[in-house]
Amino acid sequence: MIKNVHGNTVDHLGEAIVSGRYAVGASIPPEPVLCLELGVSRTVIREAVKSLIAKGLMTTGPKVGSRVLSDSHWNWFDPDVILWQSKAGLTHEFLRDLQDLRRVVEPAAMRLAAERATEQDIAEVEAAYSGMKHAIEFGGDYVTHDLRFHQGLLRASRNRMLIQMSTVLGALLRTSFEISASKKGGPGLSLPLHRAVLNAVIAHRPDEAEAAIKVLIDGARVDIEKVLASRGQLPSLNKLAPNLKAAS
Amino acid sequence: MIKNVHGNTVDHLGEAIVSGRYAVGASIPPEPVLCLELGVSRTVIREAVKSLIAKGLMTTGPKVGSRVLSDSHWNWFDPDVILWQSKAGLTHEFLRDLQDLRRVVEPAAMRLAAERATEQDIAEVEAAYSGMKHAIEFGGDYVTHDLRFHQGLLRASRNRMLIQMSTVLGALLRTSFEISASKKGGPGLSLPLHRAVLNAVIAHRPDEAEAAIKVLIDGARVDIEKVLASRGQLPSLNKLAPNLKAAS
DNA sequence: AAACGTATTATCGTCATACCATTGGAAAAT
DNA sequence: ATTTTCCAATGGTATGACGATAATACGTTT
Repeated sequence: MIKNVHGNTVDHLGEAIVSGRYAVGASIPPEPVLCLELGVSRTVIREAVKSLIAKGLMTTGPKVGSRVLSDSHWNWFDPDVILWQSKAGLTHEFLRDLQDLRRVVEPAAMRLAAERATEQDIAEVEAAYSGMKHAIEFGGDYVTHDLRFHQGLLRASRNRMLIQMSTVLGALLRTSFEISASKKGGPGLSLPLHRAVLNAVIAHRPDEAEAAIKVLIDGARVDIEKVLASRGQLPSLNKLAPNLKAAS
Repeated sequence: MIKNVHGNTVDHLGEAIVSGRYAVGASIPPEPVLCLELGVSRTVIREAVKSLIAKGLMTTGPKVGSRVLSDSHWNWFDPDVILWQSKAGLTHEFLRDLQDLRRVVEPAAMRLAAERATEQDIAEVEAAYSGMKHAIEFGGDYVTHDLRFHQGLLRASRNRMLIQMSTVLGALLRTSFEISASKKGGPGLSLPLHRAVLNAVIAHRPDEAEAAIKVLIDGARVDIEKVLASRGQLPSLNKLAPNLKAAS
């Protein structure tokens, strides 16, 4: 998992910020200090900081140092930010925000997908569905295919902003799966629900597609809320989902 | 409008990419060449490129150079990207995507706002409303207050991801205003519609709030679609909205 | 004593140079 | 024709120097 010096540095600092190791509003150590701590040159530190600034995590200025911005400034649709937050542990707020988002975005996206999906969009989603089915019958990686299923449908909405949400929604889907997998029926029950969504999209029936995805979402919602109510701090997705690809 | 060397360089390159002056998939000039063209040191070029990479506009690699990524990779919720796109001229696709997004997000956000808005949230929106009213009666800057109105309500949804969309939706609101302002009744007609939304939120009536905002959105929708059908290329928002603040 | 202006200084911003690392493509060998 | 080898273009990293800025401390004036 050894990338390059820059990427590692960005990850290191990004994780530290998102996880709260550097408090909001506080200054992170000056550049020379970070050079010693991380064992890299000032060049790398500076370029890493620029990347974090671009993602809305911090600001800098002479004499003032590099200050951590409040999470209302983070770029919550940035894959790296989502990755860092997932690794740091999913907080209640984060899951609640994600849940809101999913209930808003996915139904609407399914409507659009039912109107705009191309042959190729459908083909990709079908492939993902086959993967899910196969994973259930013969064992295998269900989550990956489940994600591809949902991301494929998002992409079929043909809206760049909606598509971009697939990354952040992915974090919720993983959590949702982790929970439902530890239950009785697990994936087996949700498979026909997925099929219903896909069929509605193929048939170009927006209303049906929206209704079908809502059933799916509500199923996940109650599970997650049960967990939200019980546990105080939620687990990191580190072990189960290390297959997140980071940029740069 | 002179910021700093880094910010200027990022803007220059970002605009060039978003406006299509550097074609997608193509390589931008090598670092030494850019140094000469822009008259800055390689340090600045590199840090600027890192910022653009962080926003999903490009990738780099030895020998391969710095390549422009397709717009499906861009961070469409990044304020800078939105700014650059607005300055480059609003394309049909961009406006369509924004329109989809608004119709999805704002109604849902109004529901949440009606449930979660705090006293202070309301106060801010009220202030914005007063500003709008004042601008109509005595003349003045209507758009700014209109934006603050909508952003305030987004913020009242208390959802970080929804809140972040206020930046991108702002681009649509500006366009929408520009069009409606050039018409007969103009802002005067929409003022009571805004009032209705705010009242519903204050009264904690999600259904009413959602219905009210939909009226507002539909009004803007028909206007924009009329323009979308007529003009081929839409104007940049450069002159009317230079008051966008960019990061870094 | 309080308010204001000035100097200090910590820290980031920019520049310049050198060398390393990676990789695509050309050249050479099979 | 295919594979292998090598080279060179380009970004990646390191280092050192100096400029620019703004928070802090200090001194002057009222």
